[in-house]
Amino acid sequence: MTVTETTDTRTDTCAGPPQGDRRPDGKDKYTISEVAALTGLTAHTLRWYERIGLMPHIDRSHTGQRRYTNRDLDWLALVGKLRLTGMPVADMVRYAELVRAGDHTYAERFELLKATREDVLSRIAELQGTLAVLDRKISFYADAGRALASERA
Amino acid sequence: MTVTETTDTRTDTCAGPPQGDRRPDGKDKYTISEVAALTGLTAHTLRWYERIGLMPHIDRSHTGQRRYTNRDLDWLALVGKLRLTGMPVADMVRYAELVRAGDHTYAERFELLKATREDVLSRIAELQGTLAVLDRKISFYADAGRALASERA
DNA sequence: TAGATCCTTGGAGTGCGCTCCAGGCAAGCG
DNA sequence: CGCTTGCCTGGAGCGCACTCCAAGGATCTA
Repeated sequence: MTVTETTDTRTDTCAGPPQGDRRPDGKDKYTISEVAALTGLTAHTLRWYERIGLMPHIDRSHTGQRRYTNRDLDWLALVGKLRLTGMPVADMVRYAELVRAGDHTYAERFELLKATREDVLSRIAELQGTLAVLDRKISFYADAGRALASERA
Repeated sequence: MTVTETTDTRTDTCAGPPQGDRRPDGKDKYTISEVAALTGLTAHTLRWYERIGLMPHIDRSHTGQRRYTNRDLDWLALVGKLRLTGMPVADMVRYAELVRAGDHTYAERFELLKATREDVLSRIAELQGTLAVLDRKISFYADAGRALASERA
């Protein structure tokens, strides 16, 4: 059995700013600059991702130019999400290697994802702690502003 | 009027792991290595923070060694929180400069904090989006694991 | 066919946030 | 007294994640 994993971003119920994935549909071949425009990464970075092993094999045109597929864009979308969590690139490369290695790495990928999930949860908690600190400071300054205003009155 | 801003960490209702601020109370003079132990920063980093203007003036002993006060620790606690948000050190230096400049920078500090707050909120939203992606992948792998298991059965 | 634009490569360079080093001073201890 | 430990300084070095360069080939528009 081979279960093909595709991050089908069309079913993404991703909250937040809708900067998501405006791909001309029906298309499945993109030049590097098109991918750069779609992902917000530079062409340099895309080539660099490939060099360090973060990308699967990318198709080439008959003259050797890269032709990215929708699946490559799906992968880049996942990489983008992981990047937001602060995951080091080396760890993402590790995950990419597991995917390339085949089905027998499912368990390891599963563990890696769960660990990442825990990581994200604790980052969220950290940020909420910071938010509390900021809110206290903000109300301090709001009060101070009012005190200064009444002094001027 | 001068309103003295002190981040009174004793009233911090900061959620999360209780790694917070175990200061021997009654004390108000700390060597650099004590501060390193309390904050988790290295002595190198503490001196570097000072060099780049991220710290207020730090007292010195009669032989020229740094003596940090509880207020310095409060400041470092705030810096630590801001660091967690991914705020660039340069921006924190900017905030430190505003604090040093005096009361007339209240409005600007207020704006800076509010902007930071918005930033933190959007980072939390980003992370929650990522969490959703991770959860979908994790359940994909959980299902795949079950499929593989039943195949073996 | 000319010229502009886009793509290719390996390797060098950049900015950030530390991190460490060398060389030296000061205090505590047997 | 010598030894260890802790601290001081300016400046160099490091790891990460890009970011760019030079030189050349491919493709498109007029």
